[in-house]
Amino acid sequence: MNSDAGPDKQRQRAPSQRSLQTRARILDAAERLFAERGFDGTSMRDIAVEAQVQVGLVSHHAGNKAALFHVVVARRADELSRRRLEALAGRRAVGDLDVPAIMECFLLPYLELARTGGAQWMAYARLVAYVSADTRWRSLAMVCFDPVAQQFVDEIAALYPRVSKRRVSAGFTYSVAALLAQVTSAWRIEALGGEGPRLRSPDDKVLLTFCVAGMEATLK
Amino acid sequence: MNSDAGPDKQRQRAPSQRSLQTRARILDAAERLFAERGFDGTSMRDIAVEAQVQVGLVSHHAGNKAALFHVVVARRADELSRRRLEALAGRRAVGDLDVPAIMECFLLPYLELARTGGAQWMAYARLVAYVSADTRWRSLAMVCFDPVAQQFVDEIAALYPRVSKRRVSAGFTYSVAALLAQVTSAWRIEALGGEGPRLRSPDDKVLLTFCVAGMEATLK
DNA sequence: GTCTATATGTAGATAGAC
DNA sequence: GTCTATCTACATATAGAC
Repeated sequence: MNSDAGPDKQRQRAPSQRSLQTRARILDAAERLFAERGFDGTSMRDIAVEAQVQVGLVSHHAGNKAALFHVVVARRADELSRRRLEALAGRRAVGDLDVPAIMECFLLPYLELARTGGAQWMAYARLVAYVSADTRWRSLAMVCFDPVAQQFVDEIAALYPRVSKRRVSAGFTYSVAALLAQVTSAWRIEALGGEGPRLRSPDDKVLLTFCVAGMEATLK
Repeated sequence: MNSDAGPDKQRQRAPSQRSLQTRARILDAAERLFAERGFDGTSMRDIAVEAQVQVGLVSHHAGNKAALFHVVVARRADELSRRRLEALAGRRAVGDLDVPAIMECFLLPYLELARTGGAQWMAYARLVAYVSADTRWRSLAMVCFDPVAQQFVDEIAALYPRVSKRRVSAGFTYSVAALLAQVTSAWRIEALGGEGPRLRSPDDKVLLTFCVAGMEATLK
């Protein structure tokens, strides 16, 4: 009967460790499936099965499907934004904020997470690609990605005050697309590249070279 | 009243003008909706409503949903491939096949169609983005897009025999991603670009500059 | 919090009348 | 070829027992 022994429990509180684990399992499962099959290709039942919980629990913990998608996308976007802005602040402190440095601060954090952060960070590129391609998620993209992107665009634009900011914005958007392609279309790079898998410098460096050169040419 | 006057009609033949129109309307409607909402976000019923035909007719003319998607994607891919290869052949005939020229032959045909070919050609970029992001359509992408892409990669690789083909393939894949972003993320370029919509040179030229410079840097 | 059961709607595909 | 009607399966969401 809800004995009040122990620390005072407020009503509605005490998420309980099990509850938190369930919620985490649901979020992780949803993330995997959304990244793999997109929003419409994933059912709440799929998520429940993947998370090994009952169907009703998904609704209970997440509210509804759209809210779940939102949480899944935002969770990693926040972490990624934090790292990017930290990198930028670090470089600014040292004082060398040229275009290559700024592009590195944006591109490298994700590339590193995709390489060493586990399968979910790699799959996240696909999730972002879904969000970017679908007009219905535009507002979600604007909330999750654009504020940080704007800071980077502004940073570069400040270095080139005589260049139209729209050119900077274009070059930056192309770079983001290339970054996503690096992960989501790795199979295609390999397929078109033929022959040997050996590549002197790691692929990440190739991407950086491409984006920096493209951006610098765009600024001329 | 379908009088049989005219050329001999074989059994099973004679698609009849009305039938052809119906089929075309279904394909067009499917194309619009697939591009807008993706494969899973579009139902056969949605397509029937958009095409202003009965639900059963969609199945009748298209077979099933996946086959319909396949046809929709391949239809424009073929047309686009034709134009790209024509452009390449034209340049080869003149004899100036450097990297900028090759990239132009790949990028410009679609940019021109997106600008002047009607709303459906613009929407096609979104459709291709869907296909590229979704692993389930990988084989479709390989059939529709990769053969021509391979020719372009080979063309560039032939100019730089000492450069790993995988670098060429990477630069090319980034360029394709940037091309798609030019169309599907135009809103973002504008949002991040702020201020005035005036841009001295058309956006298409910016994209070309970006991709050519990126590719050339990748080849060094 | 968790689970069972179910309400309500829609999915893709097809059978058969015209 | 076209259209109506329907089959079967699965969707999201919720109500109520434990």
